[in-house]
Amino acid sequence: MTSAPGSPGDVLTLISAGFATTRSDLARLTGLARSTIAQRVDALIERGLVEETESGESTGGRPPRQLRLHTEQHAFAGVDLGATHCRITLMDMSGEVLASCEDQLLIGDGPETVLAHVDGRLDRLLTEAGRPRAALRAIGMGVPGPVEYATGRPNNPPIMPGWNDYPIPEYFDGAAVLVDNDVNVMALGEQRNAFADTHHLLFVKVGTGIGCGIVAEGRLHRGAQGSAGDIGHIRVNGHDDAGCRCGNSACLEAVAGGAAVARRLTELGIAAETGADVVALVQAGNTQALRLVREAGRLIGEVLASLVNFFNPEVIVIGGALSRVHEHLLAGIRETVYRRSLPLATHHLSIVPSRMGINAAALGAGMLAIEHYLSPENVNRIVNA
Amino acid sequence: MTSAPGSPGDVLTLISAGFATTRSDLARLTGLARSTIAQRVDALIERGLVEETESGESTGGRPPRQLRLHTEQHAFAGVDLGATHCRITLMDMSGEVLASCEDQLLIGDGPETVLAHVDGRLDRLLTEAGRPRAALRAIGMGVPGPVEYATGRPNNPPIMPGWNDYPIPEYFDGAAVLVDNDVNVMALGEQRNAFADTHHLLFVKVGTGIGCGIVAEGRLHRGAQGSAGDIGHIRVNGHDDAGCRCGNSACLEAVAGGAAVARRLTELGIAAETGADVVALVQAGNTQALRLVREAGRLIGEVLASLVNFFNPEVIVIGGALSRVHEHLLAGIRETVYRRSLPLATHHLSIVPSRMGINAAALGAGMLAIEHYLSPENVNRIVNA
DNA sequence: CGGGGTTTGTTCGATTATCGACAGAAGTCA
DNA sequence: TGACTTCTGTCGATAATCGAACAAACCCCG
Repeated sequence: MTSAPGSPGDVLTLISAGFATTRSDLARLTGLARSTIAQRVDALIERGLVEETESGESTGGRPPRQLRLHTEQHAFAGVDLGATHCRITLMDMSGEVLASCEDQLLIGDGPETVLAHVDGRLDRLLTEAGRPRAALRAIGMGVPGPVEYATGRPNNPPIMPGWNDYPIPEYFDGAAVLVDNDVNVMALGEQRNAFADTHHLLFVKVGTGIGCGIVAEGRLHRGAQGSAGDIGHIRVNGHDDAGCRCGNSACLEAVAGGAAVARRLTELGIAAETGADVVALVQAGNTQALRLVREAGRLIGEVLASLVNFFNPEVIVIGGALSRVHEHLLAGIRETVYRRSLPLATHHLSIVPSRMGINAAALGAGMLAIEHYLSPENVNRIVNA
Repeated sequence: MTSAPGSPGDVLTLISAGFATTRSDLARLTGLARSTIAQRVDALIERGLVEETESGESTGGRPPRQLRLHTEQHAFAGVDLGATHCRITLMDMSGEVLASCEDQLLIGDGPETVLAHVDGRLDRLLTEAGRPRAALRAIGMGVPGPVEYATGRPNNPPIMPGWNDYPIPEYFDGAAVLVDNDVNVMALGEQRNAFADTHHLLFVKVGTGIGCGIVAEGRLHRGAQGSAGDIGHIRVNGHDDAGCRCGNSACLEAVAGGAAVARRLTELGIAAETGADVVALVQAGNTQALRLVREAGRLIGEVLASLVNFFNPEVIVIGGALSRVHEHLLAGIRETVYRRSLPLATHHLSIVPSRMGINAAALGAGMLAIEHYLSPENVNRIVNA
């Protein structure tokens, strides 16, 4: 909205963001004449982007006709690809979930296999939601590795054999495809759905590894090479003996990731292999597991304390497999962050468990798709077409 | 430029950014008709924002008339307030320096005294540059403490007694006043003047304390409370004995700041009090001082290694008093960062000494002022007035 | 129940902004 | 020198926007 805050795209942005629900609102917010707004809205309605609902309540005069996104015609998909799973959520333009599915799927099977599976599931979900394939406008996708966002190509992903430089968007016809790192879309999912008026947010995923998605000024920060948020290999104090798969030692995820906690439990004679095992042990009341999770929280907290000073977020959301036992993890994190960060930065800082849970990634990927489609540039293109 | 990339403000942005130097360029870049562009340019010329210079070189036909910012009519000031100094640079609209000055001045004397000094110096510099006071459009100011940028009020600054919550902008009439933390304006000064096509940059100031300015997507990142970049109190490994003025121990600036290095030299029997003393010793070839500076670089490098993984910058600029002996400081920093950060993040990372040196802050503050004045919104306001 | 006041939606001529074609200006090139 | 190219300014045609006027829908109140 640099200069002419009244193009059809800007009008739609005001509606979709909830700033305006009536033509009067739009006229007031944009400064345009009512007649102009009416024409803009008509165009948006004609293109199937906006619909009128029943009249709103009067404020003393004729009640305004409410406007909102037309949610019947279009569909958007959020795809969450993990190492061993695939979750897809089909959404309407307002972000409401129409249908979703979840499958075990090995990302290591390679792009053709995995994307064929996704494509099939998309068809099934669309049928389930009663919308034709052509209604699918955009697909957002989170993948477990670094991605060059502009092109949608994975960038030397360590756990995605066969995917390096694979042009994912080209696999799908007729829909825009946005591909990003899974932690980024999780961050977006939390921010957009649960922390809408938080503009600076960190999402920390504690699973087998540890990663972080960064929302700055309401937008994802991807960094110069798209590798921002890779906090799993930040060094932590006094653990030089812990070797990491990256070749260094004392990496955060080598001492506080799910796999690392499991290994330590095993060393104590308690069988555990994965983060899920650790969660199960904690839930069963195993005190050693509980202690180690809390200790992992402290280590993560040390790193986060640095990042709080540096980045000054309002909210840190903790997600990932280990966050299922978040009371203990959070206790350790909070303890350290509030001790080690500066008061000015921590005064208004909340550290909270994930609210979207297992759905964060698919929802965030879907938001990526919807926001791409509803961007003023794209809307203007649609309206002028 | 969301929708109508052709308002006078957008046109001026294209000119000031150097993307367009002729009417033809503007027509091509904005997609507007040449006649429309001509009218826009006329308006900008009439308002004294743009001027025509001698014809450019022909590309086979009539040579285009070159356009550029009109630099005669306006003036902008960049003010760098430190604990014990005040530097002011008067600039024209293109960022060219018209005049500058430097004085010893104690920030602790309080806002009235200090700002009166600044005001007087502004008058003198304007006279020197041959411009009336009314030509001064905007003032950018960097101060040594946290600031609420939106209001220009210092926020509990530790070394600015009497300044807390003081409304600095209200002191100056007739000019917009933008106040920010000194490290932020230094970062901006480096990025705009020396690293124009670097969109993600960190500026690290190593002086008595240690701070960091963050440029993300070409804009300053200030964080939720405006305290982003406060890396001086990040904990470093194995120095729990080093107490910091903040109350914690093992803070980066308590072990690697100029004061800390000086103290260690004193402990070794070599008299040193400030960062300047350390610099002098290094320049005199004192090997202990040299060793300690390099060691300080390693400690700073440890922190920066984390931040590189997290933020993924393209360039890290090292400035501040200690950077005068930057060979040794940088050697330590580079050594650690390239060892501890991930290859994807370090592959295209440069760690370089400050290019703007002592002028970075005043220049950056001036850029803050100029960019505020040349923002599309403000230019449209001027043109439509 | 039926005016007066208020807010919203619609229509339509007036105004304004933008476009596109044209002509002139100022250079290059053969 | 004349053909060609590129840039600039002019001007009528076209399109977008505005604003006033009116109709519609609701509230309030007598």
